[in-house]
Amino acid sequence: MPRRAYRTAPNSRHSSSRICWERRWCRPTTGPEPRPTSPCQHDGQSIGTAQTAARGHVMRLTRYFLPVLKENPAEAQIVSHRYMLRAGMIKQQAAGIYSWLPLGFRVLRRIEEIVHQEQMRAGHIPILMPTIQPADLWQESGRYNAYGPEMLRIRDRHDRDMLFGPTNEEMITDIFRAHVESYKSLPMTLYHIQWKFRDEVRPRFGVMRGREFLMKDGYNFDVDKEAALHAYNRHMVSYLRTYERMGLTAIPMRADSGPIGGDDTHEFLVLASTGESEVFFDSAVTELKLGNRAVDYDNREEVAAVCREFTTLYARTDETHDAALFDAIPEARRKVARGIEVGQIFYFGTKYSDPMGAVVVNEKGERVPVHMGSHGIGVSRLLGAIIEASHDDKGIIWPEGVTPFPVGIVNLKQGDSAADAACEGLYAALAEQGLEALYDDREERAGAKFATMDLIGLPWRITVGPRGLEKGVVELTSRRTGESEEMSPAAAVDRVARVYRAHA
RNA sequence: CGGGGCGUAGCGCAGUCUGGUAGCGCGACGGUUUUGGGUACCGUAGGUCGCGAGUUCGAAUCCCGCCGCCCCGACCA
Repeated sequence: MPRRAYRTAPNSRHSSSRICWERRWCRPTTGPEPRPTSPCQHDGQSIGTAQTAARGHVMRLTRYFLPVLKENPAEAQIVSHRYMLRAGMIKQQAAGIYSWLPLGFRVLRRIEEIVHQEQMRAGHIPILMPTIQPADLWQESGRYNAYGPEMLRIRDRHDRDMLFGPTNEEMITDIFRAHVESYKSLPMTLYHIQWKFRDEVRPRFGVMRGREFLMKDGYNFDVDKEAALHAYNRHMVSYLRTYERMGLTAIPMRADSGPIGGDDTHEFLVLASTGESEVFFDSAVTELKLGNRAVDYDNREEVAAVCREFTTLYARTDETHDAALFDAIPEARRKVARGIEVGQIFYFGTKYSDPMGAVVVNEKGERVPVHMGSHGIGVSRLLGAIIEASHDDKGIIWPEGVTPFPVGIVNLKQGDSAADAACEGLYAALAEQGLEALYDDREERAGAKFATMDLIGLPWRITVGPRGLEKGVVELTSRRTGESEEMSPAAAVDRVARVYRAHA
């Protein structure tokens, strides 16, 4: 597959004043082109969504594949798992292994896209390593025997030992040592978003703890510890921005190093009652926001200052909890809760570069092992975490940043020529704004359509019916607040477009 | 890996104890009706009862073996 320029960098043409809701399809993907019959037109000035509509690719529910369930599947215990099954986002194929159906796939791709954008904004370089790895590399690092039955070991037809990768430190180190010789090539951070496999004894909670999972993992290579710690800080800031764009408050917490080992590590936790970790924190930490502030990722002091801002207040998991420090927090701000881990960053120095011979020549002409760290974001797990953090008793409430469709159109009287025409008009007008709506054109009663929209959680709904059209109005409803407002179709389009401009 | 539970139609379940030609609700499909928060009625389709081997005239049901899935704990992104 030829390498195309990556088109979704934050400052590319896609970030013009118009919103290209389909730009998620515009980049090289990790698999086959999702829609090979309609090649992406979005690689330049021509924002393609309106053309998509003109080509007849209207997202009509009657032509889509959205197998929603009215009842809760028995196997799902937690709310995110239940809603992902009920909203037709995933289908379980084996314990901890899922197929991604269209709605779930769209969100997965959207989350992936945000991760890519923020990584590249920080200057990190995307690559793609394989899912299957030779065992040799792991024997070299000494982890082949150290890793337990969690690692899925495979033997190929030539009786060679292979494995389905649970992580990629060895492989990235191998790539690095093959091609990089000098400190002049540094700093360098390579990352990829790829499927991993860990043969958990007991997978559960749907995609929150599957065996197969999609993860972004990145690895920095630096000439000394100071430079590597800047890479660590840079990752922390990029992660803060990544999670905020997904509508999450993810708190960096000092953590144990765990099996990857190393000196410094923080986990990012999303607060949710179903979280696997107990967390202790100063409630003021949840008020911190990175927002849209400009951070120069090459400026060590500026990046470090942001990290200090976000890590000075007390916030720790039970592994590193210090009761004395915790008790020093004013009582009103002392919080104990549960959290879902959605990412982790490590600095581990020369742990892999030393045994595997990843060395560069420094300014003094000495051969020194590079200082490394690794940095992960649980991409598939994030869907579960976002739903845990954003739902009500009717269904999911997607944050605008990750929603599968920006807006839904509900036609209350299918077959009524005025209502049908108004819906088509709204769809086209939204497409003009780069917004791909989901149009519920089923022959269903209002209640059924509303219930489906509430379940799948699109943040905005435009309701069109003969009664309103007589007065020249449609209804715009916020999923989050439940508030509805009547306005002209043009005003509704304008309002929704303005909301999404902030998330472009 | 210890402990517990469950596999019967797409989903949720009854039937198993006490063996006798497989049921209910939802969903799907076709109609009638209805139409601003899962409308009502009529009809239709859909199941090797997880798999294998036994006992029996006869097994979803009893016996043996296996597989899968879920929950609690330990473990983990």
